Formats: sequence, structure tokens, C-alpha cells
Amino acid sequence: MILVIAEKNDAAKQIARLLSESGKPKNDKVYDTPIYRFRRGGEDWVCIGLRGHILAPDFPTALQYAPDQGWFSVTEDGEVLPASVPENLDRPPFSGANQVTKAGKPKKPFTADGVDIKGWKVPSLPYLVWAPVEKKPAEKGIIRALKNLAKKADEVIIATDFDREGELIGSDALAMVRDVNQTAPALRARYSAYTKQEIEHAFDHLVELDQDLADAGESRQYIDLIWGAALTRYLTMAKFGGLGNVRSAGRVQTPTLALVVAREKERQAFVPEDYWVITGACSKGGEPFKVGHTKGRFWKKDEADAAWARVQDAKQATVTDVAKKSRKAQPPAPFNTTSLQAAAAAEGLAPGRTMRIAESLYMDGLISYPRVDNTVYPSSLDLKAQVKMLKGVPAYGPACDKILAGGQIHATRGKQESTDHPPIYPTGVGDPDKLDPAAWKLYNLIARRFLATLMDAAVIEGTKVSLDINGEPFSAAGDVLAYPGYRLAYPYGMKKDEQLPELATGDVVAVDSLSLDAKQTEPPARYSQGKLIQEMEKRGLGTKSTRASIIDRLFDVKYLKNNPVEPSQLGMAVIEALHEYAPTVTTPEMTSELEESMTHVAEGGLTESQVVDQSRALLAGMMDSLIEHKDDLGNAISDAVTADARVGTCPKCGKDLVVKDSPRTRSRFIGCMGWPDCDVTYPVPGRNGDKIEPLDEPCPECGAPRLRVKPFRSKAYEQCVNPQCPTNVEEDVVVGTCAACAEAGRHGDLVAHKSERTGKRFIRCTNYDECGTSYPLPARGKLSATGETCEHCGAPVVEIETERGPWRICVNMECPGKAEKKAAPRGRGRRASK
DNA sequence: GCAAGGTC
Repeated sequence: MILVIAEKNDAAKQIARLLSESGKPKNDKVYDTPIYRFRRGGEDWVCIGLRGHILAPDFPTALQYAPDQGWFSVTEDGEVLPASVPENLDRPPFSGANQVTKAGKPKKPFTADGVDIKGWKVPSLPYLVWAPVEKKPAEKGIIRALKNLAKKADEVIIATDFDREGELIGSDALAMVRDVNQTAPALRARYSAYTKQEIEHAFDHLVELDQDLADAGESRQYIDLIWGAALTRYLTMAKFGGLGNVRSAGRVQTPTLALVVAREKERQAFVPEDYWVITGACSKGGEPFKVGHTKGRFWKKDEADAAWARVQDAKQATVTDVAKKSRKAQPPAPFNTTSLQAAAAAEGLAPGRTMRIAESLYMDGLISYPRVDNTVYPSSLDLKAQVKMLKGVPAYGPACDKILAGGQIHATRGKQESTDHPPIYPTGVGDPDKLDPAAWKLYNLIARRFLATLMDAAVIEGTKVSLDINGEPFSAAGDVLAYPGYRLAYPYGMKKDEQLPELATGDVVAVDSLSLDAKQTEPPARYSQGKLIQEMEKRGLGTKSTRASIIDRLFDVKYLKNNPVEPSQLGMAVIEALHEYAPTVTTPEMTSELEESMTHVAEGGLTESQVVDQSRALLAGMMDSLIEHKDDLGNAISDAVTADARVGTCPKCGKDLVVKDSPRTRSRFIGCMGWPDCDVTYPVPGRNGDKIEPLDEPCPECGAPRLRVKPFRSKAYEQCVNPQCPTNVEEDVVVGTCAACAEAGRHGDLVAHKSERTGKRFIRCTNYDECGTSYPLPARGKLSATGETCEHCGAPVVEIETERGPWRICVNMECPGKAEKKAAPRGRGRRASK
């Protein structure tokens, strides 16, 4: 039997299909892992797909020391791994007097045998830097299936992806095979497209596995782990902030954070400049249009004033020139991962979320493989068939017909061409009623993008009108979509038409309004998540598969907040600290230098251990100075954490009030840093996921801090944190009678009132102990009784003054009337919907 | 409780 090992199930399926003589391999399973059996050249073949890397590098639990053999560790399997601990550390650390407890026992993290490197103790970190790394099984089910097949294999073919990580994945898989089968010859198939010709050719021209290339990949793994683990443990333990408060660092995440911090510093250093503009509106025959002084920005106030003095009382303007120019907007290139993430981010989907949704659309057969660099459709892709298929989505009908009517289909091409996977395109018919709104949004974007890449350029007719107002030059510009082209399918990011009335040189038009406005230049904008992804790609940080999750990680460890992306005080402090003592890890150069080293390993000039040890030595020097400055750094970090949590000043004792986590009740509250001397606490306003931001001025009524609360997907409001504050007092309102109590033959009033303890308002029956009736408030705002009861459930109907005006609603959140409303089709986004 | 890279 010939065993073929692919990188993923999807690839295994394709390879089996293309190699099998019948074209129909037999689906089978070993334990839970799908495999594909087929016949070829008179032999039985089996193809298995892995799940990417099946082994993960990790540290052993302890470093041991023996006078005759130095430092070493022992794996679970009893294998002895020597550590490359250098001379200055090459002695048992527990011999030092300060490393021993009063009782004479060695201090943690040092054990009698050596160093406990599993505990995250700072003194163990110099040893961690030199600890051996072992490969542990990460995909036990797959490994079990692989070994089961390998036992029976007469020949093994590694058919993982044709790149460095693929070579490493294949090499790890071969190591697993060798555990159970030492004799079967193993060869490598190298292919870069799932086409019959390419796959046949690869399997007819098998080569040796490139161990140097795999070693290059493994050095990358080791260096990332060693630096990441050592720096993460250091940052976390320099000032331990309690469980679940990991402060991470890494070759990709730290330079990415540094980008955001650098932009924030630029903004802080920005000095706004004053300028003035003169703008207004003119009209011809009642049709208004916008005009502006051709100077645009006046940088000198006297010049602006002089121009303003000439035009401020003007009633008429004369058209001095009309220039028309049409321009073409070319259709966009096919989507790869990065361009999809950027486009989806502009539609409100963060890259991490985009990838999670894309994965599920892919699994449901609605889109092609979502992790690609390629932006050129392969010739093997039947574009016409895909368009015909997309006619199944009613909204795409007109665009599909237009494409199909044009005869030969021409697709746009992007700059990146590789042949591993096609660009991202729709492979199935999506249904807006079956997909959840976010999934539909992404599918719709992908499908429309695909159609757009097959359509004509759009033509925009631009008109530039020059006007004279009392001797001052003004202009007006109009843009009209004259021919929609690809815009018929792809309205994303489209500007609204700026329509001008029909104007000719010499026309005299009315000046309706003019104004002189003082403005200031703006600091450089913060990164959106889409822009940050693009910036990472530009600087060689991360890969298409990792960038989104690395940004998510920076949010998880609270280095980043908000969108557009902003660093927290903690994020800034971490960058400052690492910039000072471990600058290597804060810049993209670490990645480019690593790439260079890996090239040396792949070409055989350097060995894996040479490159890794070099990197360990560099880190060791930095770790020494980090440990030397541990207290400074720990304090800077804990100050930053406090600053991030700070909401204001305690009105009682003047110390900081901060948001604290109550581990006991798993909830948050606002407490005084002066605790236990000061007992001031407040509830956190709003609901749990709401974003809160402290306001500069304390409450004028009670002196407690005021916060800006931004609930998810609704408008922000400002509120004093003190529930007893007069600004927060809301009278109890009787909204109706309790139906449950009436049924039980007693009387109960439903009253909207506020909890003393939490400051949250809710509706509750005066006989709550007996009937248990209570409702949350349907919305924030002044509430009044209407005397009406709900036609669906009999609960009282109240009126609430919301920001959008008065709103009548039944107080019962489980009211069947609400369920009906929810099931009814809702209006979708502004554009590009069904 | 660490990274980054694959993939689910």
C-alpha cells in the first residue's frame, strides 16, 4: 500500500480524486480521521490529510543538573535532551547562599536537581532561554490514524503544501511514520495547484524531502517559542497581576503593537494648525449646489478676512468656466485574504471575525478556500459556470445577465500570482434568509466582488465649474456615474453622486449662503483594523493565516482597545520597556533577519542549532538587563494597569477610583485604591459589555466621577457613577397592575424602581415575594405609565422618552408580540443588500 | 498561564 500524506483533509480529497484511475476514490475513516482509498498503477493507495502542524514545540518540565553531564532534561518518553546552557550559568544555582531558604532548602524555582522552568519564576528565565525544546503531539487523533496506516505502508509520499511550513509539517509527519515503520521508502511530491496535470507530474517526479528546509522552519518555531515564552513570562511576572493577566510578547505581535503605539505618539505630538475656509451654496433655477473658494485652506487669517470682506454680502456669482472630463474606474482585482479582510473591515467586520465567518462559509461550500495570497483566477476555473450558478441569488440576476450577454468573459488580475489556491470566490448559492446577518454580509461582499472582477469599468463624468464672486475665484465640482459597469454589482465604498445643475460659461447664478469657518488640521488618523492588517503585510509581519488572530490577541491581553485601534496605557508601557531593554523584538527587522537566517539553514550554510543558539545568545543578553531592571519595569507596568482602570478621583479620600474585578461574584465594580482605609464603591454603569470612558470633570452635584457609556450598537450617554446622586434619581413609577397577582386573587402593582445596590432600574411587582414577576427596562430614558395593556400578553404598555423620541412598548421582554416582530424580515444595511 | 504557524 502506498500512503500519501497531505497537509489538510481538503487537499487529501483533491489529490485522491486526481490520482485515482476511476476518479472516484472511496471515502473511509481511520478512527475519526477521514481517508481516501483508490487504485492506481495496479497498487492500493491511501491518502490522509493532516491538520497543519501535528507536533508542537514545548519546553520540558524541568532542567536537571549533574556534575558529570551538566544541564539536561528528560522527556516523557525517557529521552535525554542536553541543554546548551553557557558557562556563566553552568553551575547549580541553588549553591548560592541567597538561593536557599532559611530552612536550608533550595528556593523555588530551583529544585534540588536543577531548575523548575515550568513555574513562571523570574530567576528561572536565564535558564529558560537555554532550555532544550521538544516536540509534543498536538493532534493525537490524526497521529494515531497516521501511525495506523503507516504500519501497513510499503511506500510513503509526503504531499504537504509546497512551502517551508509544508516541508516542516511533512518532516514531522515522517517522524511519526518512522516510530512505527523504519523501512518503507519515503519521498516528497511537490505541486502547486490541484490540477490533474500538476498532480500527475508531481507524483511522477518524486524528490527527497528537503530536511534543510524543514529545519529552517523548525528554527523559526524554536526561536518564536523561546523569545515569546521568555519575554511573556517576564512581562507577566515582573509585577504579577493575578491569574488570567498574561502580558504577552512575540516576534510578530510586539512590532504590530509598536506600530499602533508609534501612531498614537505621533498624534500626541501633533500640533494642530489653524486655517480658514470659505464655503457655501449657490443655485440655478432653484437647484442648489455647493461652492468653495478655490484657495481651499487660507493659512493666514488676514487673507481669509480680506477675501471674506469682498464676498460676504454677495448675491450673485458668474460662471467663468465649465470643464467636463469623464474618467474610468477600473473594476477591482479578485480577493485574496488580505484584500478581503480590508474590504470586510470597511463594512464593519473585524479581520478576526471575517476569518471565522469565512471558515464556516467555506465549510458550508459557499466560498472557496479563504487563506490565499493569489489574486489571479486560474485558467482551470470555469468563470461562466460560476456566474450561471450565481443567478440563483435573485439580487445578482441583472449583473449575471450583463456578464453572460457579453460573450467572452474577461477577468481582472491582481498583482500577486501564485497557483496554490484560486482567489476567494463564491462556490455556492447563498441565501440571505438562512445565513445569519454577518455571514450574509460577508458572502454578499465576496459574491459581488467576484461579479465585479468580470465586469466593465465604470465611467464617472466629472464636472468642474469655476465661478467669480465679487472678484474672488470659487469652484464647484460634480461627479455623476455615467455608466455603472462593475458598480452594478459592487456598490461598496461608492461615493454618492454630486449632481450639478446644467451650467454654461457666462451664467449668472444666485448665491444662497456663504460662510467663513475657522478650522484646525487633524493629527494622523488611527489605524482601522483593515489598515493595520495591510500595514503588517507591507512590513512582512505575520502571514495571511495569522495576522487577524494576532490582532485579536493584542486586544485580549488589553494592549489595544477600540476601533479605530488605540493602545492602552499598558500597551504603551510594554513597548517602552521592551524598546529600552529588548529592542530586537519591537521592530519588524527581527522577522526579516529571521528570514535571512532561515535561508542560510535551507541552503545548508548554517545548521538549525547554530541559528537557534545565536538567537538564544542575543536574547540572553537582553534578559539580563530586563531582570536587572525588574522593579522599575514592574512598577511602570502596574502604574499603566491602574491608569487604564482609572475612572476618576475618590470624592471621600482623593485617591484613584478604578474599575476592579470581583473574583467572587465574577463582576466588575468601581472601587477606591485607598481600600481598606476608604470604603467608597460604586456599581459600573450600563450593561456588562458596554464601553466606558472616564470624563475629565467630576459630577457637579455629588463629586463622583462621570463616565461616557457606549452600549454596543447604540448611542453613547454620560452618567455619574453614584446611584444616589440627584442626577441619577428617578422617581418610582407605577406602570400597571400585576396580571399574575390578579389571577391569584390579590392586588399587586408593577413599579419601575431603582435598586439601591446596583443602581440598575427595573420593573417589579409589589408582591414580588409571592408572584416573582419582574421585567428589565425595555430601554433607557424617562418612563411613564400609559394605562394600556399589551394585546399579546396583557402586561402593561409604557412610554419611554428615548433619544429618538417617545416609544410605546410592552414591558414583557418575552411577549409573543415581540417574537413575531423579530421573525419578520428586517431592513438590511444601507446598500448592497438583497 | 507563553509564540507563530499550520488548520477545524
